[in-house]
Amino acid sequence: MHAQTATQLSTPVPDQQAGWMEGTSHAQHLVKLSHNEPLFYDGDEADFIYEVVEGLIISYNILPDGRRQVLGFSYPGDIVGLSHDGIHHHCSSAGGAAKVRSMPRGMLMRVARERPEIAAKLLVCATSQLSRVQDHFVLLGCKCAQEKVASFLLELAKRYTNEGDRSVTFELPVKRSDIADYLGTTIETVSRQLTKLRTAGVIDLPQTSVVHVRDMIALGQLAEVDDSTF
Amino acid sequence: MHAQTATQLSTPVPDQQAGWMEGTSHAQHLVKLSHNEPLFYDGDEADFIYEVVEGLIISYNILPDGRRQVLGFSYPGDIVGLSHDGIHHHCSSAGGAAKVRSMPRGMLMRVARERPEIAAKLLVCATSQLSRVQDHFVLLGCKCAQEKVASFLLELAKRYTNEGDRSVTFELPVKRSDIADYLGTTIETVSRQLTKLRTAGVIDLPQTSVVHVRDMIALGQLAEVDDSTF
DNA sequence: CGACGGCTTGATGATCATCAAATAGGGTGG
DNA sequence: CCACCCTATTTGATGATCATCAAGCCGTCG
Repeated sequence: MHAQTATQLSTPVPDQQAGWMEGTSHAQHLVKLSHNEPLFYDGDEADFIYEVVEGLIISYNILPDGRRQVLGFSYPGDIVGLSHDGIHHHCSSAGGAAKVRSMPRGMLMRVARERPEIAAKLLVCATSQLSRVQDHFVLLGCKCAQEKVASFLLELAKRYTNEGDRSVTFELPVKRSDIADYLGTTIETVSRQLTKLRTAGVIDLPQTSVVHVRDMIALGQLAEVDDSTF
Repeated sequence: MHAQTATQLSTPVPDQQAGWMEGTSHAQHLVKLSHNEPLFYDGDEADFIYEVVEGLIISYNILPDGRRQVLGFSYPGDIVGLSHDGIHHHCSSAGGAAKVRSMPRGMLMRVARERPEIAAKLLVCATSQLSRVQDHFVLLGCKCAQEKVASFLLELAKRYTNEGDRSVTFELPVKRSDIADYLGTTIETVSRQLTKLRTAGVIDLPQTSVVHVRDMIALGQLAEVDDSTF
């Protein structure tokens, strides 16, 4: 890794999990998505399972009156589209240009049946999604606006830092509205909390979509994480 | 089963999934739990996976300052304690007297390796938990107090009704504080919303822990579910 | 340059959390 | 069986947080 200047963006820590679906079959297909292009809708038949190859996938649910809850952001290496009953129970679409590797659900299930290690991988995928989901429950149900935004930044920051780093600079991968719908709040509140963090000297905002965390420790405290790594 | 009077409690619709872990091995153990007795804590090694046999298991996370988020309630037939990394990432304890069937995680994984249908069951468990979880995200992130409480009652009511039933009577399996922590609100708000629903004629509260839903349709509308079964 | 979308900032109000007190319910022991 | 106590729940009053409405700003792109 090369020397870092104050404002240089970090690159994400590589994900060892990436690419594991390769080699399971030749029936794969690389799908290119443009910004906001949907991968599937709520209620669609879950004929395919996807691995994010490039870019970002946003999963969300929408209430009849338009309120939206962003369920999560999926990065390269992540699996999207798992379903227990063959029906998708949420929408997923690209948050910018993206590529995904698709795999027929039926075929993957068949492969899983023959190769237990593939089944195990799928199970790990599902259960680790469950784990991450639990932290977000706490965020949505317990935390105040300040803690929500701090937690979100910390979550991102962790993707770019190694243990013990004091500061880091990275780009926000999504718009304010996506952040707001992810945190169960509004764009105005997100904006206000960001400026509050900037004023407090915890972060800098060189550009609207670039965050420089000056004090990871302080950010962790504001996020109210019980994580013992802090 | 005996005849039903107006105020008689319904019994839950039987769960076909129940008991599937039976017969996978002799290494099972039936654990009896008394009220509030913990099954495991956040951070414990996930040496066992459990199937609820009787009673109710409450899973939750707690922030350093005491705030609690109830992740979900597990009923007979449900699986508790799945983990992707061998560590529990939440606490689970009994909400009243309960029995669970425990099974060593390592052994279950070995069995899953030999018998793909068991692996598939586990995968279905995990992914269906993921599905339910998504609806709750919407509840926590988007819905107002009224909608939260209505959604909760509806969720319970569905366990006791068949498609098309107009009314149903059932017992609330948990205290107000558990409901509040599940819905990301407070006991006072839950109480107020319940009386509001009673005043509106949507429900009755013969006892503090017994709910009689008079109008499922109205309840569904108040819950803002996009569910097409209504 | 002008227009547009996204973001910030300000002002106001509603919802809901908090604090406080009264009531109901359930269980125990006399 | 009743009185009592402890906990859970309801109800009320108040205030803080945050959503909403509105306006101005910034960066981008045609």
